[in-house]
Amino acid sequence: MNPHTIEFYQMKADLCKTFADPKRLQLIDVLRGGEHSVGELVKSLAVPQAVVSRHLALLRGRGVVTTRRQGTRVYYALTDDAILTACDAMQACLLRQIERSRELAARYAH
Amino acid sequence: MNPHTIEFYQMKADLCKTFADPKRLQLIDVLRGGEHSVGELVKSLAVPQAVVSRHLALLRGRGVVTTRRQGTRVYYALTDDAILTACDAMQACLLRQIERSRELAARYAH
DNA sequence: GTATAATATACGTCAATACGAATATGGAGA
DNA sequence: TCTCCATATTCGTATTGACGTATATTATAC
Repeated sequence: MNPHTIEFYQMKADLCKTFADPKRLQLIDVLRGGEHSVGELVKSLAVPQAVVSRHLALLRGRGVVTTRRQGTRVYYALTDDAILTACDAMQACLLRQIERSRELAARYAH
Repeated sequence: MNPHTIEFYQMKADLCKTFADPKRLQLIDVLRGGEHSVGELVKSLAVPQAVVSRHLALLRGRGVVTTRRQGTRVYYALTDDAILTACDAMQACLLRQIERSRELAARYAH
């Protein structure tokens, strides 16, 4: 798979879109600690159950999480640690940006 | 800055949105090799100049690229190597997904 | 100042997506 | 089978974001 084709850039963009929502990022962060049922995730995020289910469905559709059914509950888990690595890299990038804007603000404060 | 606040997740999501477009990812990849003028980027991507300018404006607004003017030309460069690290991590994540779906397909082929 | 080259922006339109509210599915137990 | 709990989906709506086309800005050269 050549990473310089339009298709590949499109796939990469789609993966970024998957992470481009605060609630989904929060879900991923909770799942960092291991698998959780939908009910637990609803409690963690404090948003309506339908909202959580929809985001989970999207994450599953993109292959970011997998599910395991146990009775009436469905447990979600991250598919791969590479997801966390990517999220962490994104966060490092953000922290650098914040740092830069801090420096900039300090420079103009004088 | 506490990374578990809604604001922080929102900022992170906004950064992901910045990368969530194939043309912007392509621009970032071209800029990996050093600064380029808008005209050069237009040639590299083979899309209308207005499209490139708009994407560059967005990238600049999010602090992903910086500009340097020389005559009538404007040269764009990546602000930070952390951006490349993040993109690479995202790509690694994608490659793993592709690998997994390959395995899955192979399993069902028998 | 005027013309020209390089870049940026405005406007209208279309597709994608997130939400709230309501409803549907699916499994477990009486 | 009926009911209940957990989860998923549908529907209508509002927002966002990307594009094409056209036009505006900016700097240089004459």
